[in-house]
Amino acid sequence: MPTTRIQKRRRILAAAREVCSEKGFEATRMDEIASRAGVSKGTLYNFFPSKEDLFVDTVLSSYQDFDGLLPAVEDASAEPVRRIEALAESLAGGFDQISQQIQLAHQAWSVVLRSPGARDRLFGTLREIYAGYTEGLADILRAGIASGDFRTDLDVEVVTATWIATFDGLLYRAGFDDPAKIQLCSADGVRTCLGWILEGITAVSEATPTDTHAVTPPPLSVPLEEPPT
Amino acid sequence: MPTTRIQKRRRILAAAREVCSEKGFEATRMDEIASRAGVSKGTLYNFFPSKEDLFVDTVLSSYQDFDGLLPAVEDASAEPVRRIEALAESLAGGFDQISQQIQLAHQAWSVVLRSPGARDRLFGTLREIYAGYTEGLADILRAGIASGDFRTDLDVEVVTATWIATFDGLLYRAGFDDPAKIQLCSADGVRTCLGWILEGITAVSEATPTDTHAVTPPPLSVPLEEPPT
Amino acid sequence: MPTTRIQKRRRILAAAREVCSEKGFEATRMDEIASRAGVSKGTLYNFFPSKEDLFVDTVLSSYQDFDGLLPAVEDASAEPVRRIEALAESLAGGFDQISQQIQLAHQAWSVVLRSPGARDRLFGTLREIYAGYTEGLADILRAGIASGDFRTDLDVEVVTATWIATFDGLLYRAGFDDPAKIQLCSADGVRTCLGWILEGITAVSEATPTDTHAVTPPPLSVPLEEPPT
Amino acid sequence: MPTTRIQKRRRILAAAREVCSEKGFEATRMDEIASRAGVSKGTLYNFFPSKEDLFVDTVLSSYQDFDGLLPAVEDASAEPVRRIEALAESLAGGFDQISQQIQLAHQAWSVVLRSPGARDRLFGTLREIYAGYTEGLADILRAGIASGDFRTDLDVEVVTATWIATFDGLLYRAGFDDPAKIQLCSADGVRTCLGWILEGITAVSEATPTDTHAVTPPPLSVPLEEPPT
DNA sequence: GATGAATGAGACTTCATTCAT
DNA sequence: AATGAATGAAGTCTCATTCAT
Repeated sequence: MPTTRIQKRRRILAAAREVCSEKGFEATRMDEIASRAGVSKGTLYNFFPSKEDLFVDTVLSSYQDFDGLLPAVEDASAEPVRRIEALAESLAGGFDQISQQIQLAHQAWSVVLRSPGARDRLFGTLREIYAGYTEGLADILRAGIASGDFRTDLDVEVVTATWIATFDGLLYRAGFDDPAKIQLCSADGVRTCLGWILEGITAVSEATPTDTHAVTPPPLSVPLEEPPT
Repeated sequence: MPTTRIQKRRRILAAAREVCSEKGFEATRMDEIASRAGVSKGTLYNFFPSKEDLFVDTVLSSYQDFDGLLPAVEDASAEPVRRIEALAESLAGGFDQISQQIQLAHQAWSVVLRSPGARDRLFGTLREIYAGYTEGLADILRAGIASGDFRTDLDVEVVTATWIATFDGLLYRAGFDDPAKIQLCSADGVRTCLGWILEGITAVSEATPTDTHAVTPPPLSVPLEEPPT
Repeated sequence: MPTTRIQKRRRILAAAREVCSEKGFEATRMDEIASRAGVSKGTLYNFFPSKEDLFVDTVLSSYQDFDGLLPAVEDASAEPVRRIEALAESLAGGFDQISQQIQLAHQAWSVVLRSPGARDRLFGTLREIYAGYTEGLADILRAGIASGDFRTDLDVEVVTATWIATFDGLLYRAGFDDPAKIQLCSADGVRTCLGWILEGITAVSEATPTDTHAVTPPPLSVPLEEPPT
Repeated sequence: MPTTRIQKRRRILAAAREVCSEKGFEATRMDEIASRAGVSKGTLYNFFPSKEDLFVDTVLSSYQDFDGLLPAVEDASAEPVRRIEALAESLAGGFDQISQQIQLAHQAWSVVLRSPGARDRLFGTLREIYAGYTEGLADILRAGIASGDFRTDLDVEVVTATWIATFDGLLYRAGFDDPAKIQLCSADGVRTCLGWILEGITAVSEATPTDTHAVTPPPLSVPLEEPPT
């Protein structure tokens, strides 16, 4: 019964994710994964050749949870501004969940240092994921530039890298900083920071601002019209 | 001879940093740290109560290397634009070095999950470091806003958080992505991305640009066409 | 096969008893117990959580060897004098064997000082054993008093405590003293000393002495005139 | 200053006795003995060649505390009954103190198993002590027999061994049994049990018993005249 | 395929002892 | 003679992995 086997595999990965998130990879015992998955230790080794392999698959499986995170991005018919806003909202909405699972990713770094095989498999997948993410975001940007919604002078690559880096950086910081004090290390922080970047991306509305500038000397309003870019 | 003792401590920490960076915390053996530091294993335990404590101190000591990284920030008499450019350059210049040592930090996450004491000590110090960094950057921003060099509508907190997150995010990604393909995961990438953010911070030059905007439809895009990248 | 497991446990305890008796608890290495028991070191820890726990069980198991030592005591139908003589003979007969194993017990004292858990388990069992022993002896004494074989003025508790203490004291002394010089530190010594106590217990033969006593007024003092000897 | 040296040695032994009684020999660290004695670890080794030697001396020194315990025994001019009563009272009065220090002695057994030198030194001294004790008690007994205070049919050796064994046995049992339940494991227990033995030693009051014996042929007295020994 | 008892290499840590100062 | 930092041998215990059932 193939279903059983696949389900069993899933149960094992879920158990591994749970325990590793709680205790850390090194402190996690194969025994505990086995018992929490409801299988024997021997069965673990029927599915994964070693603890490290199991861990890499565990980390990778946790990334798959975010596959559905970027659906808005893919609706190419929607307005670019809506699409990118939807993306930002998805990221913000998933922040807390991702934040938890990023712990797993951190631990992968140790594992990777001692297993080149694990390194290649993990990093390869991460690169694919980031490439897809980058490409999706770039698509939106290009669409927006083409439609005139976004500034025409944007370097798509730079904006994309900055956007992704900002999200990752907030995630990273949320790992140790106190959201009560550093309030931007949070889902709302993601909304705010990505929102600010978004302002820098968006084209200034045609007429009006220009007029304003023409009319009023007050440089004060100028900065507002020139978004953060 | 107190010097000897301090120097010995330093040698141990340096050895630990070396080995842990190479092999990872878990794969590192106390024996190897001892022999590479030129002391006996017992001496290790005269200085650090446990492997974990030694590791936390190792990570923290690696952060101290970057204390000198922000000197430009502190020269309050310099022009805000120069100060923030100097900061960006410092970060970019230190990127490769920091990138290596961030491996240590990643490994700390595993350790932290199983030792509340280590967690408090490490996280506490990280928070202080980030607080200082944040405050230094915010000072520059406030000075620039006051001097009219930066836009007056900036939310200092947001800009600071975004700036820091961008740097951290690039650092994080450089851990696994290939700079040959994703060229922004590099010191130059830091320059480019932070530079782009900087553009969004900087006030539009007084009259002229505004005029340009007022008159010619396209020129407007000119400054914009020279994107931060 | 449950038998196997129990047998393995027995083999381990036997090996532990052997080695600990030879070298002492502290000088005994888990490796040696394991190899002498024909199992791996890991298996040792599958059966006993720690070296100390193994030791406590080893000591306790050695006490079980003496369970069969007091059968005569339990044949309540036998004559009290025979029963108590049988008991004395059992103790004397077991002296040399017990004497060896008392070494184990001595060592328990060190262990007990640093492990309250071990203390409770070991002392608890010892108390039970002594309580059973005490009760068995007291039963005989009471039966003998009732039957007129023993003196009626005996304080059962005192006689019991003295009897047991005498045996333990001889055992203790045999640990360091030389039976060649102090000949009573031996199985025969047990026979002699317990025999002497027995004389003090036994009622003087029927008539005659009573008569003697009859001459002197206070019959009350009679028992006192016939000392424990 | 020789005084200083002797005092220092005493301080070390006192510290060792303290710590070993609390934690047990194995759990006792040379560091702690040194610091509690107010000397450096190196100094310890100026006085005692090894931890084991220090321990043996510690145990032996604790026995010296009881040298003054048997003064009454030595006043050969006093009445035998008074002398033996004084001895019993001394032992009872010292019970609690001896009881504590017996812990030290128990631990010596482990040490002795791995160090023949320690064994010889410790056991040799113990034998001397017991020999002196035995001789002192035997003296009293002989004096009492000679004076008619004690029964003439006593086997001095048996009585002495029983007396000593009883005391040691109670001491041993007090190590693990609960005086609240087994009330004879106590100073009073010593009084009671030795008191009972004393009754068996004491000659029946002058005239009457003697008369009795005189009157009644031999048989009756035979068993009595043939003491348990 | 599943199980889980057995394995044993190997790690951290301790601590008696030394010896330069 | 005193000190106490340094030493390093050695021990307990862990746990990933195996394999007979």
